[in-house]
Amino acid sequence: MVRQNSCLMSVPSASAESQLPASWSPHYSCTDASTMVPGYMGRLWMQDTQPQFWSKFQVWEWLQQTLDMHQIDASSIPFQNFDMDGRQLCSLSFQDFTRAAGTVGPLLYQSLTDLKWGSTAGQYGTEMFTPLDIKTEVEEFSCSMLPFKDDSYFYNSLPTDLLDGKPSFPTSGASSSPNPSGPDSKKQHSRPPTTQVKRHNPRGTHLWEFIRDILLNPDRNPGLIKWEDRAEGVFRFLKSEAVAQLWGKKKNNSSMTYEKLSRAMRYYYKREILERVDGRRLVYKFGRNARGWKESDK
DNA sequence: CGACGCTTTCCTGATT
DNA sequence: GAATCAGGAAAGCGTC
Repeated sequence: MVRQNSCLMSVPSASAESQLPASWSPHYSCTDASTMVPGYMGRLWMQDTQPQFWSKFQVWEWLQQTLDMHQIDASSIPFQNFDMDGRQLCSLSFQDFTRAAGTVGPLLYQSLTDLKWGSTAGQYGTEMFTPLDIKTEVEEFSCSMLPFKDDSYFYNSLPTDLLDGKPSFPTSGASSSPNPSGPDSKKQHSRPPTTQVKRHNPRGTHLWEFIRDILLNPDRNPGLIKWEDRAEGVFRFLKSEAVAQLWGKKKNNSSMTYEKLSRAMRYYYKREILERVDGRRLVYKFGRNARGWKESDK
C-alpha cells in the first residue's frame, strides 16, 4: 500500500484517472467545462454543438442526459460501450446502438439522429466552445484537477458567501460518540503538515457544504456531481474519485479517496444532513439539516 | 488542558 | 471481481 506519501503518488490514481477522459487537459477541460450543463433542466449544450465534434467526455454527458430525460436509470446501459468520441459515435449504426445499449439503443440512436440534423448549431461546434470570459476561472479549476499540479483550486474562486458560511444547521447532537477505550498505537500515519490553513473561516467548510457548492456552481463543475432531482435535493456523483481528490486537495490530504469520503457522507445520515437513497449507487439526497441548496434558498 | 465536533482511517461484511 | 454501501471503532485535528 502506498500511504502517507507526501504529494505525488499516494492517491489510488488508477481509478481516479480512469474517470477522466483520455484527453483530459487544461485545454480540454476549459472547452468542455464551459459548456457543461447545469444538469437539471438546464440549457442542453449538446443542442449547440455537433455530435461529430464531441469528446469522449461529452459523449458520456449526452448519454447521461438522454437517460435522465427519459427517466432511465444509468445503470441500465454499460457506459463502457460508449467509450468513444463523437466522431466514432456518429459512425455507429442502428444495430450498433442496439448491441451497445440493448433496448435503450434505439432511443439513443434516435436522440443522436435528432441532434445531428435538428440542431441549430453552427457548423463548427468546437469553435463555439471557448468563450474567453469564463476561461480563466475554469482553467484555474480544471488545472487543479490534474495530478502533479498544486495551485489554487476550485474553492478559492467560489463566492465568499458560500464559503464563509454560518454553521447553517442546528446541531442535532445525536452524533456518534467514540469511546476511546485506551491508547492504541497500532496506526501511525504521518500526515502531510497542514501548513496553510485559511484563517477567516475557522470552522472550515464541511464536506456537505463542499459538495453542495460544487452542485451550485455548475460552470466550475466539469461533470463531477450532478443533480438528479433538483427540487428534492437528490444528486449523484459522476466522478467519485475525482471529487474525492478535490476534497482531499481542499483538506490538504493527498490520500483522500471516495471510500473515505463516502464514510463521512454516511455519518450525515444520522444528523439528517443527508438522507439515504436506497438502491442507487453514488446517489445522495440532502436532508432537513442541510441548508443553502434549494433554489428558493438562494 | 480536556471536551467536543467533524472528519479520516481502517476494517468486516453485504450488495450490486 | 471490482465498486460501492453500511457502520463500528478509533485516531487526528482544530475549536472552544
